[in-house]
Amino acid sequence: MKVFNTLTRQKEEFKPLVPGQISMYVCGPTVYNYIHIGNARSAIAFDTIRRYFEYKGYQVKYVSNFTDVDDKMINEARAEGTTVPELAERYIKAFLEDTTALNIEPATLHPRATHEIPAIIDFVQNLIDKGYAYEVDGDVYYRAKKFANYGQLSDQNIDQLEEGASKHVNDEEQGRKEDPIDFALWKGQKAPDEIAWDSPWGKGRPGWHIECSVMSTKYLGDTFDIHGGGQDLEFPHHENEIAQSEAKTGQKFVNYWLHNGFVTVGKDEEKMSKSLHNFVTVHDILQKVDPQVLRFFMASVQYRSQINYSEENLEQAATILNRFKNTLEDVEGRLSDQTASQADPELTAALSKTKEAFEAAMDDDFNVQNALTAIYELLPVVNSNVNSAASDKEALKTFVKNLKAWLLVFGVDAGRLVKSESSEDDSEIEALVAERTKARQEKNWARSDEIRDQLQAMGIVLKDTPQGTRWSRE
RNA sequence: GGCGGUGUAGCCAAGUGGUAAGGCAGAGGUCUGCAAAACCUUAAUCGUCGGUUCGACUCCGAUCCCCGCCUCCA
Repeated sequence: MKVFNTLTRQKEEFKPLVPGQISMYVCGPTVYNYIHIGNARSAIAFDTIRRYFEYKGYQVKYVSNFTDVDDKMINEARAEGTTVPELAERYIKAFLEDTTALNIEPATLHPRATHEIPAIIDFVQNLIDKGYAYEVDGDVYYRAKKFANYGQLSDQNIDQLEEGASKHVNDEEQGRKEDPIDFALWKGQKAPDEIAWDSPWGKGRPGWHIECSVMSTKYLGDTFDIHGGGQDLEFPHHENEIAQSEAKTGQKFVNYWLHNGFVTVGKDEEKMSKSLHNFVTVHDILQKVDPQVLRFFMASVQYRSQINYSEENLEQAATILNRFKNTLEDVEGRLSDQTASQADPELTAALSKTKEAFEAAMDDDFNVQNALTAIYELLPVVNSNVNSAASDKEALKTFVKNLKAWLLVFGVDAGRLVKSESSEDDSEIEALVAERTKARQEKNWARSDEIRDQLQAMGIVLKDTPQGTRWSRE
């Protein structure tokens, strides 16, 4: 299979370090608020990728961090009159709730910056010892120009970076650095009430970039397969991770860099961000949108493409999920009726063709659009078989099995889709359906329609088929 | 200014040097007592201007629009 590697800006044949196993690290959120749909997009993009690897039979070790200390955390905690650890606890919990609702698999490991302070200090000290870092008044900075390949990931030219940097100089900090493009590995404590840990350079806390280098190499090794994150992290975050990690280990840090596209909002399709005040949290959306719909919508856009978040696009996703639901229900109905099975070579052929097309599409840098197209083209073949006098029950069973596996790659739980859990009013519904069937036999259409309306008001949808009337919940 | 992405029917969205997949919505039809669901039929010459070619949406050049990164950010 092929993946688009940001490092080389082209699709490359994917080969894991260890056959059958994949190590991947994905930058997680800073936990100072509910996650927004941009965070969700990243989590969903890489969860979908992970699930496809698992579909293919790979064993995936998936590490994703929580940034639980940094300026934003400190500011927010201050604003709320609480502590950084309390803030972190609260929003990590919220993160897990939201991602569970979106059917995102928990990471194999969810390390946290504040739980790795000794390892971070060792890492920084190692960089100082090697001459890649220097201490100034309790801060430690990375000497970017010392790292020969600085800028390789984002194709940035160091000289031009300096120009850019000079426009945004944070005067005070810049004064301490040897060079404007140097970045902080360790930040000295600025105020007595600021959260801090003891270090060889005095009290302080880790810089943002260092935690990812430390945690990824600690849990996945000096070199690992895949590192993911949003496009906005390419520079400087990932650039800096490479510089830190490779300077320390002398090994190639990551073989494949994958970056997901943004979520845009509104008619102007602006990037969603806090500073533009147009961000939407998952927590809020899920008050009114079915989590499966949001999940499917975001998973159905290729990870590198931009997603425009809009009501209309969500509705389209909901419509498609509804088609899957209807087909699954109809198939289940046929599988449980008493008619004889009859082989349908066309359906059998379509099934294997779809499987092939689905996998070929996903093997091509996770081309989810083409993978879905393959499934869409299969539906009419299946539905036609379902509607025929004698269906191919063996083939339909295979279809259900395959569809479930395919939908799971997108994070959609087919079982939840058709959720036919029984409830206390089941017997009442059955009775009404039976009464309606009797009324229909007597051609009492008025009564028949009355019952249907009554059921509809209860959220029950009826389907009259040659094999009898079936009902399901909306 | 540097780097990168994007522009295909109302919307979402594939794709290739040889005459534009698929989905949604819309329209028509079939099935149905009527519905629902399903099935069938149905629409674009691919931002603009040049060039290469027997032939380009796909290659080259120019140009325009939009979006992002270069500063915290998924």
